[in-house]
Amino acid sequence: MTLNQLKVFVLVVRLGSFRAAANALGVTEPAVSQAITALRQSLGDPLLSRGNAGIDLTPAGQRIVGLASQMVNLAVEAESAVRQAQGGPELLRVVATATPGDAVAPALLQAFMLRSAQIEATLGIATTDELGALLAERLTDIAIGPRLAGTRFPGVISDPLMRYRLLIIAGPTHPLARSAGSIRQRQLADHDWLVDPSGTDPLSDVGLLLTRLGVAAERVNVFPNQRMAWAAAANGDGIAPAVEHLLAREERPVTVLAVEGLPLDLFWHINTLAADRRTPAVGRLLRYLSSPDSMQAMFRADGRVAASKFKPPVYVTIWS
Amino acid sequence: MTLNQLKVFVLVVRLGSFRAAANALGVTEPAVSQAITALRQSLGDPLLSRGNAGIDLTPAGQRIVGLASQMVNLAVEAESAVRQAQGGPELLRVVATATPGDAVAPALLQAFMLRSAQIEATLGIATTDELGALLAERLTDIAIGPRLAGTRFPGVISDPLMRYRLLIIAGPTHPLARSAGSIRQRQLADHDWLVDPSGTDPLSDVGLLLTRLGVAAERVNVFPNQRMAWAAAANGDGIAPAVEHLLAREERPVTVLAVEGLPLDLFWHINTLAADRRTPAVGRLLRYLSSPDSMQAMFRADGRVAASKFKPPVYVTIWS
DNA sequence: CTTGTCGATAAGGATTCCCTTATCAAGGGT
DNA sequence: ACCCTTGATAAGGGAATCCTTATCGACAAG
Repeated sequence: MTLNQLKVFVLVVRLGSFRAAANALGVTEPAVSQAITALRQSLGDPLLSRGNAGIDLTPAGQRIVGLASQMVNLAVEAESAVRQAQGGPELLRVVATATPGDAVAPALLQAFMLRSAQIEATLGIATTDELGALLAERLTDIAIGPRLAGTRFPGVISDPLMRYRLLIIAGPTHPLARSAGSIRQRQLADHDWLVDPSGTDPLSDVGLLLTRLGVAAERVNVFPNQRMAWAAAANGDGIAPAVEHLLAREERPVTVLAVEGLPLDLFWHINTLAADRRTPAVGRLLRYLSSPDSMQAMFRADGRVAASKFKPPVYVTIWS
Repeated sequence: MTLNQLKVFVLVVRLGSFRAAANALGVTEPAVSQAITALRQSLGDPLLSRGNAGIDLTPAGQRIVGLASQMVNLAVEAESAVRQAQGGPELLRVVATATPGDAVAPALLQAFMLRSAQIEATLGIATTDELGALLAERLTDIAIGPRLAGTRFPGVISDPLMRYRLLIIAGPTHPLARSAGSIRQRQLADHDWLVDPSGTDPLSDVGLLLTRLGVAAERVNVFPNQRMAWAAAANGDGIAPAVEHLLAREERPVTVLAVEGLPLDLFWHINTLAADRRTPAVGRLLRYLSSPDSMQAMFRADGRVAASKFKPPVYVTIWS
């Protein structure tokens, strides 16, 4: 029974599949499978089996998962306790979904680090699916994305981070850009889409939109970030979802499509553990968020923060 | 940071020295030293240093020790939870100091296992020093020996197990056996002593007696158990401490010395964790102890229980 | 029936863990 | 000054851990 094995086990249970856990941990699936096998062997119980709705826990597995979670949590706590006792910089691990992680989180963290001395931040990108589990297992301190509170993660608290408007753009030469009048939503499924990685995250706002419109996977082209998707859109390669206030900084000419029901008014939330389970740095960031300074930083964001600001950057998920 | 390393660390802190921890774990001192070194390296902090009164904890070490203890405890709890969920036999780990561990614990456990189905017991021998730490770290469920409650182990509860009388015997041919009248205690220091391993445990009743009488270490001969020490005494090799009610079963003729202030009225205690941290089996054993059945078993004890009843026997300490 | 997906498993390799014996350096005690 | 205890360290070996790539069987959806 290793702490690592326990961490893997808990993550498998929380995410409901071996592959999801492997992704979240940045390893291959057999690595997870073997860790579970080793844990099974050392405890003498199958712990979990493949059921219809994801994963079924054996009675022993059910009892273990809470204990295992506590142990993993304590391990993280121990490490941060040592760091703090040494007067070292506090560690703030932030994970975000693709769009806010690319657009606003870097600027926000950079501004926060300027105001708060002795903070070392890391930023990772994960799918919506993973946010809750990462938070619950203290693999991250803060998860930026959709609202998680009220879902199956009880200990999580969600606060609105910022409001944003999601709309759809195309290059000036694109047929839809030149059509007069309002565009029906169902027309959009027949075009090529140019999206950032959240297009492959079915629970993200963009992913939900694509699903609702019935866009086929073949029509979705994934770019490393929204700016590159927009560049392709400006080139006339297709249509792209865009965050309104980020669009203002775009230099290349694009047209906002007048689609019925758009733009969408949406929120990014900042998800943390309950106050008594937070690190001090998290509390400070939350307080900082209520300052006008932080709002400016986020709106000014152009995603051009040097990657070296966040070392080591923990890219939780390898987008596939 | 390994669970094993954490266990070693906590034991070092609780016992106050590397060697003591090594003994309690049944390994050599470098093994402990290396485990600590590895933990130090992985946490980036010395954690503890050698101070005047045993061991000094660094600030980081102070914060870690509680967390580490919790993790070790949870690990044990997890294992027993699995065992219980599987309907397997409950595990009852008992540690005792040498004299009760040899004389009454085997008979008591044997009788208890007869009454309670589905209990698997292991019996180990440790020094008085180690009992509290072993209990606090859940390396054992029950510690039989002196009263521990009220010492530096707060979570420990002590109940009197049985009263016994400690006296001193010699062979019929021994000079002291043939002297008429009362013997002064200070005379005893000048004779050879034949003791069971608790003679090397300075905090055991026998050890305390030897210290109080000022017996030199060279005069103390250690035997594997009291019966063998008595046999040597019957042979005229020296004098030996003895538990009165066990003496009744001795076949070879020995003489009880009429020493002033003896026999000593003493107690063996049964030490456990508080009720909410006990395993169910411990509670059942404690209830069993209030039955007349258990008292009979202990008084009838002659130490002749087949060792195979307690497999694997965990001999915590290697007597040196 | 084919196609994915999911988990288990094999094989191989790098690393870490854990234990041993033997030897050192530093302090404390008498 | 000497001895003795204590913890650190070296050297060596066996086992476990953890990761990879490749393959296999089971099973549900098309």
